[in-house]
Amino acid sequence: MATLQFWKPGTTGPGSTLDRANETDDSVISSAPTTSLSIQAARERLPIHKYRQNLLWKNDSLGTLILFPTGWASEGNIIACTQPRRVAATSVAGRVASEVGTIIGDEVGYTIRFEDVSDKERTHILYMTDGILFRETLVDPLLSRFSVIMIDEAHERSVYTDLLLGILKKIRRKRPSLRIIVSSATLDAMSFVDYFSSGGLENEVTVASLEGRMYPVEIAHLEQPTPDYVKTAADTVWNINLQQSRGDILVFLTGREEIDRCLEKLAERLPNLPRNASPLKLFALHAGLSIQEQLSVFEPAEPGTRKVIVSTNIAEASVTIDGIKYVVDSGFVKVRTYNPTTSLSSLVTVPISLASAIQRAGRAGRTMSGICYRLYTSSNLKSLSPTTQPEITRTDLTTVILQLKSLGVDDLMKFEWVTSPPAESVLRALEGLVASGMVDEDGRLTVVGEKVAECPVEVNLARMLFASKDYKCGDEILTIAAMTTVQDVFIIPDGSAGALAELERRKFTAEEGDHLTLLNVYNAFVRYGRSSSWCKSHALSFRALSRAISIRSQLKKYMQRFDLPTESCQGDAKRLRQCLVSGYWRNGARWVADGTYRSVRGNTVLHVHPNSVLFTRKPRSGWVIFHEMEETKKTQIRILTEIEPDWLLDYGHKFYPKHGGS
DNA sequence: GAGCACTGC
Repeated sequence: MATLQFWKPGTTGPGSTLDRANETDDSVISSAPTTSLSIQAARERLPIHKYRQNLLWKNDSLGTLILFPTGWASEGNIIACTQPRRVAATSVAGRVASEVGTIIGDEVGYTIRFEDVSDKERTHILYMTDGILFRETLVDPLLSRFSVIMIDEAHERSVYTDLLLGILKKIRRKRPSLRIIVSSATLDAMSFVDYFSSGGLENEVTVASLEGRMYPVEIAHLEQPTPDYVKTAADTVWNINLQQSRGDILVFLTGREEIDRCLEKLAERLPNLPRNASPLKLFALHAGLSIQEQLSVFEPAEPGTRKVIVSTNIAEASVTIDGIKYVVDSGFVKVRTYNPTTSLSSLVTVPISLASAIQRAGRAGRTMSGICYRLYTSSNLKSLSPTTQPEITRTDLTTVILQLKSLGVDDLMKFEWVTSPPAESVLRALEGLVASGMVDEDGRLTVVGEKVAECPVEVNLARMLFASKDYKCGDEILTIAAMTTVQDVFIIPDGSAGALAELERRKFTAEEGDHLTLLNVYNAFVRYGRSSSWCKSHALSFRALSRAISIRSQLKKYMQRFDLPTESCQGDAKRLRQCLVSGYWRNGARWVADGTYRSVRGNTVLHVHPNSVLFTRKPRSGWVIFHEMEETKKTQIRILTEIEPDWLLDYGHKFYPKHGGS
């Protein structure tokens, strides 16, 4: 077994202890506090914090900032507090309700998609996801029912956080009475200060940067970089178990494959564990697992044993596990990036940001003091970028721009982005919106564009919902739209269980392709009583299918609002496929003899994703449309349906001749 | 012939 050379925790080697003051700008960020921050402390550390007598800041025991309003909400106005994730919105609302001494949904409530636990008359503090608040701006552009808006976890820089900040800056000019509070946990608090200052809003917007309660965490870096961090992670876990006192271990790797490999290495060694060492209980943690599998991670380890949780980034912010004393950080993460030139998105493994490194280390100090082993050197640490690139700079902007236009932001170059997306992404999205009839040649929203902007699915799918009126297949298109929106409907485990799952999947196969196969799965799920055991026996994800049910019913309400019929096509698959083409006509592809496809736009070589029912089969017509295209080792297309090529012409003439077919 | 970080409306 390799001997790993770490700088010993607690010694004074370079980067040997978690010294936040060295890693961050301590004029903005507090050093790791072990007691609750007082108002005074917050004021001292925040350059433009504006303190109001009638507002009390409190840092609760779980480290989340809680606002206790005593004046601002008294005129019947509401304080909104946004969170990037649904679980955070609901759980923080619950804690605040109990601190205030009311039941949830009364004075304190929350609103997330599919769930509104608030009272129109009585709720004064409303927790919501940032996506929900952004959507509300489409209906009420000045957000007039709110007197205070607090954007929490702003450092995560989700697309909706960035959009909200931009909109709030605009609203603030028209509604000077609106109080805005931006709460950010890490290094870039200063960038929010700069952002609002540049519009003359300094001293009017509060930027708060508060750390949660944390125990000290010692940091150890590798002395030499490792060529194989998966193996090094396994070695490190092994050494911790032999050398360090009791306490569970959390390992950060980038994806399922690495996690399985690391766990295999550890499992192989378990028989050689010395008799006096603690037995290890091994767990994987990633989003692809079932709910039960994820929950098993939270069960306390049996006395005398040690839990090892090998996880993706899900454990960095979304999931919190108590009892972790040791963190092993690979220093890498997978991020989605988008290339506007090729319209392709891809997942790439990149070094984490400094903010992530600090966040991961902090996972060792939530319930006791701990140690973080970084599988990179302290000089590697210095080369990390301070924060993760905001999502808005690396995503397809089609929906974003449609929604901004609906808000009256016609000149996208004049919109005050916190961070501007690449101009090419903006142009590519605009081009797509013009081609699909959402935006006219002058850049203004069309009538259908107005309606589609309100629809909570991507533009292609919304177009299909509208077209379903002509093809008389609203019922089926609703289901297909919901099913393509949820991911991971089919559970394909590793090894022999995977082959069995494959067989189960074939039972739902439709000749015409994946869209109709998904329709079959949904209908069977409903027919068999939406049962989770039925899902399990057919290798389907109960979570994904339940979500599809919710999305479908939300979309159905939307269709009814716009007088779109939801009649069934009565098994007429041809009509249904023609309707699909109305949404996907830009995603056409032609089969070629080696089993790959060529895109109609650009003639790119496309490979069918192995999950497709057309993976092994040539479509009879030789032509397909596909739901999405992604760059992996190759360019892959997912969710295919066979079509007749002349169906493309009904739409293509609007686009191809004019733009030279590129 | 082979794969999937994480959210959100």
